[in-house]
Amino acid sequence: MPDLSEVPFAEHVVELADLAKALGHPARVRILEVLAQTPGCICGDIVVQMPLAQATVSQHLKELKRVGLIDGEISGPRTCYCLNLEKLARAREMFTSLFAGIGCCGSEGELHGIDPQ
Amino acid sequence: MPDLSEVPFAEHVVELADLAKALGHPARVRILEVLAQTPGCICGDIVVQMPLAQATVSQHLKELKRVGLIDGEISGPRTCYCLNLEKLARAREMFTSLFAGIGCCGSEGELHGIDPQ
DNA sequence: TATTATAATCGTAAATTGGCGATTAACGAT
DNA sequence: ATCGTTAATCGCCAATTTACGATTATAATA
Repeated sequence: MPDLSEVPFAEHVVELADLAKALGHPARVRILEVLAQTPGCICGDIVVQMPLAQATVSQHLKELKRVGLIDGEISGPRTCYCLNLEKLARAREMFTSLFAGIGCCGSEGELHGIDPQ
Repeated sequence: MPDLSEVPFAEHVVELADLAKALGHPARVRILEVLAQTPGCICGDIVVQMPLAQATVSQHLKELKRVGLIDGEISGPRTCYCLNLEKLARAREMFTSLFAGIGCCGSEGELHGIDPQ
């Protein structure tokens, strides 16, 4: 996670790249799927559905939490994870906006400029 | 790029993660923007719009080419890069499908299962 | 043919990532 | 108070990523 105030790229570019990076590993995409499918979002339930050690899954969860795509709520000895739908919606908008500004009928000018927050 | 035939994740998960990884750096997102804006898609034109050395930009171009989001056509001493709109469309579909399967009104069952190729 | 311009590649260094076992912390339940 | 369960963190290592200068290859052009 580069220092946003220092990098010479536009903020929306950095934000999108950071989200993409978080999605840039099969385990993390899979975790999102599992969380979407599993009502009880206990960490252990995720681990058993994954071909990775508990420590590794925990790392991936941490990364997803870092960008805000999931939330983790400590509940006794266990942690309940769930999708952050607001953040997911924003991520979807940013990707949609990127592809719209890039791939489609030349609406030049502002490319995927989404108003922050 | 993990060996697709060996990894214990579903193919669409691996494919999406790989695309996301390619988008997971500000320079590469920026390159896509530049290519969308610039009619003449010469490599040098990209380099001058980027706060990175030529060698570094070339590496990022290579990564984007690896996943097929851009094409590079050698033309004399220079290389003309352009967006691969088909691949971009597929990428857009995969991301859309991911978010639809995850973030939205419970259409359970197949999550972002896009028929390959 | 020699020169120039362009861009890919090489070599390298620093930082980050991904993986795991082991440990720790936090809590519920004996 | 002790035990067992859960999950975060630590420590470590290998592999990858990112960045750059230098070099090389290619092909126009003088």
